[in-house]
Amino acid sequence: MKPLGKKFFNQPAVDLAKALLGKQLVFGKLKGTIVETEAYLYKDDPGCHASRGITARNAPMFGPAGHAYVYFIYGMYHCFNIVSGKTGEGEAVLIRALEPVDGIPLMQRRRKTAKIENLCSGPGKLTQAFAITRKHNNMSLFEPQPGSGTANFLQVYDNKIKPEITASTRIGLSAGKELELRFFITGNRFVSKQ
DNA sequence: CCAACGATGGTCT
DNA sequence: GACCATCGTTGGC
Repeated sequence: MKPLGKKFFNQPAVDLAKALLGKQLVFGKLKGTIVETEAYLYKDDPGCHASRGITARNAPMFGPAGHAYVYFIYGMYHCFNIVSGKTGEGEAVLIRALEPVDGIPLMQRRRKTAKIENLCSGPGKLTQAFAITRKHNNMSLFEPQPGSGTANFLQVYDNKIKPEITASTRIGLSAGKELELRFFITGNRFVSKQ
């Protein structure tokens, strides 16, 4: 399978959130299938970080699609998003859960558990398992950082899967909680919550 | 099984 | 000073 290019990411957040399901997130020797996502929109979405305009934290959301937006939450965890849409709009897709595929022993060490279902079944868990931090904020997923080669290069690989998708409201929000912008592979046991 | 709660620090008002 | 796109633990049944 091949890494997805710039064009794939350049679609509206809802479309990208659905299109990412079944694709594989690859980071060095680590690989996982994306099974749960959430869309954060540039318009009429009070739950979106970008909804009140550009700030130091959310600036990557206003940048080009296919770049990472990584932020620190609850003093402890990181959340990993992929910027979508058109440059300047301010929208992104939160990666909420992966089904572990390769590099499971390393994930188990980082997560301090042997249970496969508990390695990447939540946004804070998968960033721990993959060691994604603010260092990766604003990095491109479709071309390596100038100078650093393929090290630290997060990529999304195509996968010939057309999963059945279930939609629901997003998790953990106080604003915009009624919008059905969470998507997951129907019945998958690695999603954060049915 | 599940609901409640505390940890912990960056960001924004 | 309040809030937060979370998670592991605790204590109930």
